[in-house]
Formats: sequence, C-alpha cells, structure tokens
Amino acid sequence: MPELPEVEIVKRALEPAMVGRRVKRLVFNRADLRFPLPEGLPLALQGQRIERLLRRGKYILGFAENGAGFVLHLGMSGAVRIEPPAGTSLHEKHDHVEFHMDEGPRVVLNDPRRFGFLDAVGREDCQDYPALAAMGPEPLGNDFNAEILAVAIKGRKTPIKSALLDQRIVAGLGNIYVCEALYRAAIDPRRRAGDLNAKECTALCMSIRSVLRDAIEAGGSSLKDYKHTDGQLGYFQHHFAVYDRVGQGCGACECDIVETGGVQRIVQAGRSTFFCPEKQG
DNA sequence: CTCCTGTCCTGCCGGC
DNA sequence: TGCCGGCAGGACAGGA
Repeated sequence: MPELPEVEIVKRALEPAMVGRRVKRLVFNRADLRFPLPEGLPLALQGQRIERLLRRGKYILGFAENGAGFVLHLGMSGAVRIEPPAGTSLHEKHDHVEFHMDEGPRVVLNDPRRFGFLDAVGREDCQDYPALAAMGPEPLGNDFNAEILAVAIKGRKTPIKSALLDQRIVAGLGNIYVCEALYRAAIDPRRRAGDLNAKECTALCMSIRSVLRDAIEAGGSSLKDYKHTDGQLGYFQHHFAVYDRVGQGCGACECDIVETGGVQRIVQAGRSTFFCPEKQG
C-alpha cells in the first residue's frame, strides 16, 4: 500500500504522538510479521524517551535517547492507528504491535497481510542496515536530480517502469507513483531505462518530484485499505491520471475518444502498469 | 552484475 | 447465496 507520500503522512502524524514521550511498554501480539519481531526491542525501548523519527524511502525510523531504535516498513497492507490516551483501547483484527506511550496515545500497527516488518536498529548503525545502505537518493531531497538519475539508469536494459520500482535507483516509489510520474513525463513505460536521453531524465525527475509533492499535499492515496492514523482518508486517488483507469481518458488528451480506447494496462515484471498510449506512445 | 520469477499472507471482487 | 480463482500498494531470494 503505502508509498513515499503515505509513509511521510504517517510519520508526520506519529511525531506528536511519540517524539518527546517515553515508551511505557512495547507489546508484540505475535512473534513475527514478514520477519520475526526483534525480541530485545521491548526491553531496549522500555522507559526510553523517543527523540526523533525520520523517514527514508518507505521506511520510518525512530530513535530513543539511549541510542536504541526501530525501523518500520508497512509493506502492502500495513497501517498505523493512533488511539487517544483516554479512549477505550479497541483491539482490531491484525493489530500486531502496540507502542504504549507514557501519558500519551497508543500507537498500533495493523497489518492483515503481514508483508510489513519492524526491526531493531541502533542510531549509530542504521547507516549499515542493509536495505537503507543500498537505498537510492530521496526524490524530494537535494541529492536527486536529472544527472543522478541518468547515471543510475545508465546501461540498464530493464524497462524504465521496472527500474523506477528499484529502491536502489530512487527511494520511495511504488507502482502507483511510478505510473503517474511516467505519465506526467510523457514517457512510455516500456522504454529501456538506459535509452532515456538527458531531456527525458530531466522531465522524469521533475515529474517524480511533482507527483510526490502533490500526493503529500492531498493527504496521500487511499485505495483498498490505506487510511491516516486517525482513520481519515487521503484523496490523491481522485487525481490519478492513469493508475487503475483502464479505458478511461487520461484527462490531458483525447485518448478516450480515438481508437486507442483510453488508458491501457500491461504487465511488466509481474506488476500492472497503467499508461496512456496517446501521450506516452 | 542484471534481470525475471516465485513467494510470503489475507482480503476482496467478479464470475459462475 | 456461496465457492473459487485471480489480483493487490512491496521486497527479497534464487536462478538464468
């Protein structure tokens, strides 16, 4: 589910709930999600004040004053719920992890498919955490630009669609925002990544940034199950030009009334790709 | 190296 | 109404 914009929104909501507060108790309601839950984490965090949360790609990291910390990934179906301190602490199906904060809300991780994971990582060695160490630049940061992107995809024979899903090339993109970014840049998702010229890399870079910014501003995209930590829905899904819009017009050309028949769906590397053959052909 | 496939798991939707 | 197959936002291992 959650790609960079959704994770960013979750992280922003978690800050007032967690930062500056102590972890009264960290509770695991089962032994594993995608991977075994870190047995030592509850003790390492108990009584510790959370100093900082940060997002890297689709990961949320949190560090306590003693240097202990965690890395959280929501996978496809993971969601975070923040329950007010005085509220009746409702338990829902698939509530796997609960952060009970001192004099504060309860932060609940719910993940039906359990593709997400929570791991322990110290503040000092998070740079060495494998998934983070190999991760490409933050698309909204200063380290991402057309030249960097061009170097990263140089010589790659894989379709540009698949390349952009590779977190080592650029961090945080998933299937939705890759489709939308390629659409905005008017690039055919089937093109070989290494074949893009400098101008196209520039357009793609700008498109990636704009679609992510727009999505964050719109509160992310709520499809099957993504919700904000308070249960509210994002509304960027209403702004999709191509994602899950087979047969419909993309909105920018007359693709729906010419013979091409609007947005098309193809499968690349086992994933759905949506594109407008008129604009991106 | 690079690229692709299969796999983890549950829920939901459409077809029969 | 109910059952079944297919599909879903991600990431990793393993094999070609």
